Amino acid sequence: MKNLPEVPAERALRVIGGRWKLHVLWHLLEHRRRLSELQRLIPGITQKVLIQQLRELEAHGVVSREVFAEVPPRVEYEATPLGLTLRPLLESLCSWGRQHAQARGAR
Amino acid sequence: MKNLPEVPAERALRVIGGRWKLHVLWHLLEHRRRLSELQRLIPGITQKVLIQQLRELEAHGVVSREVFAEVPPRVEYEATPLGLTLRPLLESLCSWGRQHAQARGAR
DNA sequence: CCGTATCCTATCGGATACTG
DNA sequence: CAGTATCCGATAGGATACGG
Repeated sequence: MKNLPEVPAERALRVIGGRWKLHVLWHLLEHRRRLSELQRLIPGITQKVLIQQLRELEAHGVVSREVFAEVPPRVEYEATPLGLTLRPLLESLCSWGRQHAQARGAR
Repeated sequence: MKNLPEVPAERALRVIGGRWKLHVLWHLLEHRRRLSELQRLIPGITQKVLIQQLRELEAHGVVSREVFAEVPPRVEYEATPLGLTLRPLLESLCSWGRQHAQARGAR
């Protein structure tokens, strides 16, 4: 898998910058969740893409994956300690986005 | 030009999420600059792409463009008031990226 | 339930050449 | 100096089908 940029801000963007990563992170920052749960919580995402996004978040150290040897199979994802540090950043993004929408409407 | 997402955090990412936008913004947050100046400050970017990125930043209301009727032509770009509000966000990104690099090395 | 394998499309951004 | 016009390759991600 390709390495992250060295410029810090770009690295941050690369980690959170996928099509659905904010959604995934948001839900995992609340608490650990199963795959099927995430898929239900994020309407419009396909299973394949959801797993892709999770794998990337995992590769970047912000999400971890735990497999339970059960029948039927159960897999849970959760934010790592490093992942948890994203919360204030996501909140800043959110608040800036709101401010922008306020200032510019739908554009 | 396509409208921004309504989910605030995604909207923010869309505005700053181009390949060179962080670089461009960074330089324009210092002070207004000419096109040629930006191109010199951002090695590796082509003129076409630089202009593309600037046009998008303009369309999203964070950068403005001023043309001076001179010979040779002079055009200057600067951060709008809305664009200036990005500074703390960019700093947060930068600091999280550093923290991430610290925790994970080159990965 | 969870995951992989194909296939396919749209979009982005890089290379290059040309114009007022 | 600033900008436009083409062309083009890489890639992200969506649709769908199948497998443990």
